[in-house]
Amino acid sequence: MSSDYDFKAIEDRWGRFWIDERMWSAPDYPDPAKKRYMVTMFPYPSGDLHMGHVEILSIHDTITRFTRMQGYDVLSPMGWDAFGLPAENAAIKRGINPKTWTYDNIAKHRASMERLGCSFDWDRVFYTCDPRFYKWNQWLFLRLYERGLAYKKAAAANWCPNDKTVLANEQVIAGRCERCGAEVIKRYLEQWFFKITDYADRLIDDLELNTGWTDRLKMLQSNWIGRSTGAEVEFGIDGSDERVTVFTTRPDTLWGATFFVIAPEHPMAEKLVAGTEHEGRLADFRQEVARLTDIDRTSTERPKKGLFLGAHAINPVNDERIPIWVADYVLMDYGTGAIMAVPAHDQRDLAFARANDLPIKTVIEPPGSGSGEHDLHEAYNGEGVMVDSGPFDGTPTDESVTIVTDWLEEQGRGRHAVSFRIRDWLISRQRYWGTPIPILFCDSCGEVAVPEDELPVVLPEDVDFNPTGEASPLATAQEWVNAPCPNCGGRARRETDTMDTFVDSSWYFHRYLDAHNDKAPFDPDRSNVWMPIDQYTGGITHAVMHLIYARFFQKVLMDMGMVDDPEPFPALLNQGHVTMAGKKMAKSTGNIVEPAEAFARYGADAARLYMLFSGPPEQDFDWPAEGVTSIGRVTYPWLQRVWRLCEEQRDVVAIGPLEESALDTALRKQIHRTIEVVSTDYASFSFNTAIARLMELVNSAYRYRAAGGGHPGVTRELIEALLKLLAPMAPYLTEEQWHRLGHEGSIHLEAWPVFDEALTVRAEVTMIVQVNGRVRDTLEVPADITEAEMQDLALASEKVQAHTGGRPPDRVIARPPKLLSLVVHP
RNA sequence: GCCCCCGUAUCCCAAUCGGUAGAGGAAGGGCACUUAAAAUGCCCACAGUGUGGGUUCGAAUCCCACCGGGGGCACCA
Repeated sequence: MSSDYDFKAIEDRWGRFWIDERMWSAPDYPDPAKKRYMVTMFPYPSGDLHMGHVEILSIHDTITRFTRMQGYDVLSPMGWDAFGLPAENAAIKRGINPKTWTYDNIAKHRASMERLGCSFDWDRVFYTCDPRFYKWNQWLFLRLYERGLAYKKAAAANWCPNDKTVLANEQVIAGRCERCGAEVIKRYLEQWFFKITDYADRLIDDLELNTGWTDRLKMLQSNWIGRSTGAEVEFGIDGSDERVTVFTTRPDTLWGATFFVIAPEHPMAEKLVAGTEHEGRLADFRQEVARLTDIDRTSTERPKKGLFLGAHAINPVNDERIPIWVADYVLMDYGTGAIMAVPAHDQRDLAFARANDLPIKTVIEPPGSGSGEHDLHEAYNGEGVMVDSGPFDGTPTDESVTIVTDWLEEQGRGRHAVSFRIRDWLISRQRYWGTPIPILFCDSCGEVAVPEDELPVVLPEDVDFNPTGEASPLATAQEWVNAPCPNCGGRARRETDTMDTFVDSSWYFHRYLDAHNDKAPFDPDRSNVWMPIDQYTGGITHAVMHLIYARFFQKVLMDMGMVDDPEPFPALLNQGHVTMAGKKMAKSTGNIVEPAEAFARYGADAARLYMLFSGPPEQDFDWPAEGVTSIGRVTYPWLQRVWRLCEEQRDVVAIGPLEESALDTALRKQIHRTIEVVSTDYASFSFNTAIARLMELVNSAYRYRAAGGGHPGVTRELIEALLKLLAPMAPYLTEEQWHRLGHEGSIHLEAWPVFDEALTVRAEVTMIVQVNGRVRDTLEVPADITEAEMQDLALASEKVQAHTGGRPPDRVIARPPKLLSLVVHP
């Protein structure tokens, strides 16, 4: 008896079964040779899932199930990145407790994930807002603090006036808040930092260990870290014992320095003008610069502004006196905050020199040009030889940097140096819903770490979520804030900032491996057996945020002896976004489609398949204007077609083998070719083409039947292969049909099908004959044809002769067995 | 301003090494079944690969320029 495709009943039955049987539970200590740790970036629970999540989860779960069927010990965990601003905003706007709001959303997320058929090991689930998790954020913070990698300093920080918190550099996109898009302003505040700059070299050098990353992503990170090598050079101040150090990548242009520029915020600026007529002007200038947003300050149209400070620096290479200026184009937080200006060989210095009538002196001669003065239209920053540079005249650029720097070192005037674009990671947030920073400020002892046995510092409940000014909401929890000093027992106040939520995501993948540990964040033995992550999936949005921070943490953990691997995720698939009308689908913009309707109308398998069929995973996918209906036009009807095929053929399948006809053999060949191709499609994440191949196979199966085919053995082989090949993408339908075939166990624990090579090789192929580059004939030939046979066949062809005019070819290019190209000069 | 990716049929997308431009799907047309329709099954058509050059026996694929779309970086000394 055949029945209809009742996806709802099937999903209920098998969804329950998989969970009851704990089918996806992974061992704590897998066989190291067979382990596969598959992780997808854990989500922030801002409501229900949307189709963007559905795509990510479908891709991840499909890879996971495919890997499992290949016989590996697979671990695919899930948790929630549950701290963050939206929970707090809900509290402010609607008076809902952030914890209630968050846990409600997690419940929705989890229900949708289970309905989608995700094969997660739920035994390991955690929420980062749970004190049992964030206790270990605090513990790790203290370890970093002990190692000098966590420190507090006053600095000009990026302040989002809308979210009322500071942001890390990585969270500022083109001068705007990465979350809300508000224009970021600078505020001078005391903030906590992690010293990621100490790891800058290793973060660049170890990129090459990530063999499963795209070059594009590696380049994004490498650019963000921005290593440049050069020299630090010390300049004296005329009439003073003070020195100012500059960083330059071109110490070979030192002789061309005609002025000296320091950042307006540079402490030396104040010293130089103290008590002079320039003092007031500097103060005015600083205010003017401070008023600028980063967007204004970095605008290329805006002319560079500066101010002469009335003082002079002494160039250490020739003792020349050059004027000291402050200018807005020199940044306090890059290099040393001071530069030597070489207008002949730096475009910015040239523009500034022109605007302020400062001298220009050429010291690098481009190859092939005569000596003498040049009409400078633009600065020359290419290679050449040094001129007007004292003892170094004639030195070519490829060696000059090293030679000059070595010489500076001998003279004690400079040294080799490396400078990075990346800044230390600012982790303080003036928000409530995050991990409290475990530090106290004691009236007599100063900054004191919370002792380990007092962790966790639990978030207080009684707070004003919407405080005025720039203080954290935690400052309003008076009872919580005041605590005794662990050192002296005197009065102390707690740190009221919380941690950036990227701290949580920097190490969460270790926690899955030991999720219930209450003595440590994780046991190194447990972590090391599963780590590193064999396949990580997630959006490219995190290229310079999560993916850099987590690599930094991994290296710190390695230095602490807690992990063995220098890189946490050497293989990474960056899937594209689901967009609507070109804009990324995201809760924050209200631009979302939830999966509930798709599940209700077409079922989870159809929804999964639809997302996988939409194109290559790396590519963005624009959600169709007609909405979920398109699932009902594409993958849902096809699943019904698969279902009918299985139902209608089940009786045939039960009978024993008969003799195989040519029709049967042809189908068997296609089955095995499909196994071959679909397997490689899965391995290269080409799910859209894998589905197309399976559609082809199903089309052939229907034609086979229409042509009178019905061999029981072949039919069974067809259906079992089809179900197995489809199982990772459509887990429910395949499980149901697998059992309907009479199997006891789950199809998802079956071995991946193997193709028979004897059936995939082709005996005959189509040979193309080209004459002067144009196809003139096609012939069916044996696959093992020789070049000579090809040529004989081709020359015997009337169609070919019509184009060669019977003349012997001047040239023959043979690519057996498929192509023969003849060249005949007219 | 600099760098990277992408432009294939009406649409979404395929096309190992450069080797017959088309696998799959949508929409479209037709046939069968039906009193009719839906559903189902079968069949059909459609582009010469954004534009212009170049290399090659042969280019969607490699090179150059331009156009269009997307992304990254943007005073980094």
